[in-house]
This record gives sequence, structure tokens and C-alpha cells, in this order.
Amino acid sequence: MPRAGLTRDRVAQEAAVMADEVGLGRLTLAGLAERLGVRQPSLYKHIDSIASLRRDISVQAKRELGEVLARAAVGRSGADAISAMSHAYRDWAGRHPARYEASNLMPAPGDVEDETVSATAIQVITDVLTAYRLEGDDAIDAIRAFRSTLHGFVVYEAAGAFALSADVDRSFDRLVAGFIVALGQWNETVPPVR
Amino acid sequence: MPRAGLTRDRVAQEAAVMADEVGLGRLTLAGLAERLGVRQPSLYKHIDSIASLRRDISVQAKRELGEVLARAAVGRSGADAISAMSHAYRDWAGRHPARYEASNLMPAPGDVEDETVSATAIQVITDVLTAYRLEGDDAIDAIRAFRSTLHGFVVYEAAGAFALSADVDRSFDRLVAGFIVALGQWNETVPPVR
DNA sequence: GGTTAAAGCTATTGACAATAGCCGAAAGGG
DNA sequence: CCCTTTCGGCTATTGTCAATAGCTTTAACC
Repeated sequence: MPRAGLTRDRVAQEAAVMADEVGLGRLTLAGLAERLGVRQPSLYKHIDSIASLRRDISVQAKRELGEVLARAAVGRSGADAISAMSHAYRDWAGRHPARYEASNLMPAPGDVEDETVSATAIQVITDVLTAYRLEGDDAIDAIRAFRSTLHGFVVYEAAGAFALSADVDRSFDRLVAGFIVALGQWNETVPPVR
Repeated sequence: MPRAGLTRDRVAQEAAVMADEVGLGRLTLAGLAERLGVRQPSLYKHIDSIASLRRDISVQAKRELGEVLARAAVGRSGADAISAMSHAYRDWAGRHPARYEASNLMPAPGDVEDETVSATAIQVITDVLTAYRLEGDDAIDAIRAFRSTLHGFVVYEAAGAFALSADVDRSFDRLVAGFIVALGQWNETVPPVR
């Protein structure tokens, strides 16, 4: 029996491909092993557990998404950068549903690599919002709002929750435009103390 | 062996409670049966499958959420109603994480009860946005944006993704305030044709 | 070429959903 | 009030998972 030449990266890579095809929740070691031409227990020479495999997919996905966002924002600023980044985000999530889902898994406390790559991806967003001269908590609020807005839309779209006939592309354009409008008045939107 | 007096509703009710405690993905029939004082196979006298149980939780959750939203909006209109509904939404989701997750499951095609209760919950949102005199696709875009905004925030908050020190309540207030600002200029935010 | 670590394998376990088939409890009609 | 019938429990079992134990073979290095 010749060796299959697997590595931890190779296994995670194929796992991501399989997950995007069948869904992250339907990723099984038996199925993955078959794709890799190997028996199921053999995978444990390369992974610690299926949880650790999902973590590897997550780290890889965060890295990819961060790069996609950075590439979309390069050479642009302000509303232009936000719009470009938003569309790159939605596009990537749509083409890689399971990777996208995995990219939203929180790092385990103490997992430095995962924490680093997560922070790096978020930093791209932070940098783009900097053009609006937001600082401190104002900036944090804006980043949280931006991420929430994109995430909610992408999740609902992936779930097929936008069933009506209205054009989903147009809805997304308006969502982004609306967020940019809100951002332009961000300092005037501080709600009354409650 | 005296009868436990179970019904399909009673099982779904307890399942929702258990799911909120341990997570929807960790809901098991063994655990549920133990809570109900019954052996695991006995549950099949009341449910068809664990998928159908999740569907029952989903229907129940959609009904509850719809009622919560309707109650929050009653006697209010415009920005006031949107704000009240938003806070009721986040509050309910925070107190019932698994029910909330279940409430976002899509109805199976042809499941009339599920489709009805889903539509009813969304209708509450539609009614509130009506105050902004949005019609047709404009209204659909606004509803999609509103749902996306709330959902994204609630999901990230539940996942613990807002780890920084900044006050999450304040971030949510500003998110809602920002959406209301965007809504006020909704007709001016039609993006250029791309 | 011999040693050894790594990478594959079979066999097995334990958790889980699900099915089959039995048996006692409760409900209703004569 | 008993007899029948239905229905809600039960035990036993299966198939699919992830995961572990322990063996064998490959290939890398001296």
C-alpha cells in the first residue's frame, strides 16, 4: 500500500473543498478519507480530532477572506473602499459557504495562530473605516455594525431566506449604500443615554 | 410503568428548554428522554425524527418571536416602533439562543404551518416599515436590510464575537440608530446601476 | 543495509438516531 | 363492569459516526 502523501494542510484543504460541496455540518471523516484515497482512521495521523479539522478549515478560511478583502480595498478609500470590500465579502461567502461559516468560528482561548489570523482579517475592515475619522468606541461601534450588516445578509442569502422575486443583488447594493449613509452621520447617531 | 403523559407539544416544549441550555446542536434524544422520564425510543411515539423535532422547535420559536415583536410594536410607529422592535428582538434572542437559531430555519417546501408562521412573523416587520411609505421593491429591500442588520448583530453577540471592552448595548443602540438614519434616506440611496 | 519514525491498516468501542416487536395501561362500548 | 382495542411505554438491535488500540509497512537517514 503506497503512501498517499497526506499532510495536515492537504487534509484541511480537501476538507474545505468537501465542506463547501456538502455543507460544513455534513463533513465526515469517512467521506473525507474516501476522497483522499485512505481509510478513515488514517486521518488521525494528520489531525487530532474533527473539531481540530474544523479549526484548521477556519484558520485557512480567515486567511483567504482577509486576503480577498485586502485585495478589494487596495487603491480605494472611503465609501468606495467600503463598497468594494462589501461586494468582495458577499461574493467570496457565496462561492465558499462552508469556508465562510468556518471563518466565523471563534478562536479557542490561547490559540495564538487562530487569534492572529482572526485579528488580521478584522484589521482590514478597521483600516478602511479609518477614513471616516472614527476613533475609540465610535470606531468599534462602526466596525461591529459593518460586520453585523454584512454577516446577516450573507447568512440569510445562503439560507435561501430571500425568496421574493425582488433582485437580491439590488437589495445588497442598497444595504451597503444605506450603511454608508449611516456612517456619514455616525457622530450624529449617538443614541440618547437609556 | 405509569404513563408519562407526553404529547408532541410537550416534547417540543421541553426540547426547546433543553436546547436553550445546551445548544441546538447538542440536543440529543437520549438527554431529552431522560428529562422527560422516559426511554429514548419512546419519544418516537410522539415525533417522527430528530429533524421533525427541530422543525417543531422552529415553528414554536417563530410563533413566540412573532408575538414578542408584535407586542413591542403595539402603540408605536415609525422610528419608535423600529427601535422598540429591535430591542425586543435582541433581548428575546439573547434569552433563547437555541430557539432563536431554530427560528431561522427555512420551512420545508409544502409545510404549510411552518410557512404560515414564518410569514406571520415577517409580516410584523413589514407592517412597522410601512410607516416609511416604502412600496414594492423599496420595501422589500428595506425589510431585507433590517432583518440582516439585526440577525448579524445577534449572531455575533451570541457567538461572543464582540470581545472588546466597548459596551455592546451601546453598539446595538447605534446600529439601530444608524439603520433608522439610512431608512430616512432610503429613496435617495438607490445605488447607481452597476 | 540496518535502524527507526512516520503513515498506513484492521478491529473495536461508545455515542447517537432509528426500527422492530412486545406488553401493559387506559378508554369506551356492550 | 368486563372486554376489546388502541396507544404509550418498554427491551433489543442496527447502522453511522468519531475515536482509540495495536499491528505492519514504507521511506528517510546514518
